[in-house]
Amino acid sequence: MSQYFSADPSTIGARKGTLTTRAGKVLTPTFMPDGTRGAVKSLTPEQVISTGVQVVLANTFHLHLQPGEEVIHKLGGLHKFANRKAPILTDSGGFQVFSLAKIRKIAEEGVTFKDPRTGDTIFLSPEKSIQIQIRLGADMIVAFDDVVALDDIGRGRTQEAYERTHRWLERNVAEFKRLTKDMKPDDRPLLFGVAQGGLDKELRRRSLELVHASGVDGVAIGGLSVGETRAEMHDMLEYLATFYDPARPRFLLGVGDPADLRFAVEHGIDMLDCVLPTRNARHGTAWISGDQKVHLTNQKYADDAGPIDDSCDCATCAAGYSRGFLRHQFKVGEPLAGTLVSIHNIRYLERICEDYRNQL
RNA sequence: GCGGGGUUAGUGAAGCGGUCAAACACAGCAGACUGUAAAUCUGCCCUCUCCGAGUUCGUAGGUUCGAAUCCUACACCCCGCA
Repeated sequence: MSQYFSADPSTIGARKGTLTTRAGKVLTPTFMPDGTRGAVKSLTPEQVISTGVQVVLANTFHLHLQPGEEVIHKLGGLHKFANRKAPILTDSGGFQVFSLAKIRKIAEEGVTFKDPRTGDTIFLSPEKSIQIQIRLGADMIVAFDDVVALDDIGRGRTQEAYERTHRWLERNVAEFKRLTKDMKPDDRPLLFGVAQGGLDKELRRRSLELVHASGVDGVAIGGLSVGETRAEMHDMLEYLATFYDPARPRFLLGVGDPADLRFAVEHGIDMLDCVLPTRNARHGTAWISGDQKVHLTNQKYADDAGPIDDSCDCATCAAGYSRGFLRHQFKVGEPLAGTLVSIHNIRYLERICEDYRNQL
């Protein structure tokens, strides 16, 4: 068992574990909200902590563009910069290969992006991404991979993306070793390698083997929730469940719908991140008991005095903010509404994870 | 009182003889968002028995094959001069 992770010996199904990072221990399974630009949108770090969150993500691509890793380094590193002492994980920028597909060009060396804001040319490669992530000062970092959509068009590129992801994985690992060789084991960040392979089970299984063989600290599952159906995603998660290395943490990238999160945890996933709780919140939708979705902007809530969810212990529900109040704040465009519902939605996912940890 | 301008769907505002149930914006209603170019985007938004039909563009007449668009009268609003 790794010095950084311990979990139940069970290899299939939900499991409880402890991940040890240089910024503290993380109990798994755990949901990690995305703070892409250094902050979970609309929330203070204190509000994030109030939801039970243990790890917050930040994004390499976005922070590299603005304000730049040198500025953040100068300001004391990501923790000081973002006013967060607890663990921070940075994503590599690989997802932007997918989400910014219209303004990027992939080559073997790396990916060239056009900054959507300034038009500047941005270059990201495995080496560059690792350098930025380490410079930022994240406690857990992710290998730079090649992400394809799983819509009808993207599926044709699965094999190519799989192959490139693994050629790049070696470069990610080499650069990581180079930059961390002088760090003490307790002081170095943890590296997650990413498994790809689209909806091809053979590729997925081999991808997982390659990630395991690369010696990384954790295994990330990428390339899901990018256009495939829910059934296809679940099928793949179910398939992969038997092939994970029991000694390493498994991080499912980008999944955060409550039903999907449950399914993932029940199939051996330890960590998940997603923009859904905060984005949905800003757009006026909240999850309530039973994984139901509530559109708080609906007219029927205009005079509803009740909280978002009677059985919720989040700060928003506990304080008694009514659906009628929240609907009004949404209708008048007051950002407070998005903040209050973000707290609720993140808490909703954290509570699911806590329940699993308490049951196991 | 005289001269000029105006009156369009919930609001603002295009249209100025046919392709107009009428651009566009806002408001309203519903929905979508899964490693955040997302406080964004999509649909609906006169009525109905809603793949079609029926009533609209201050009111009432008129011209025309055909009018929100032209003419006449009236009503109301705005600006000048009295």
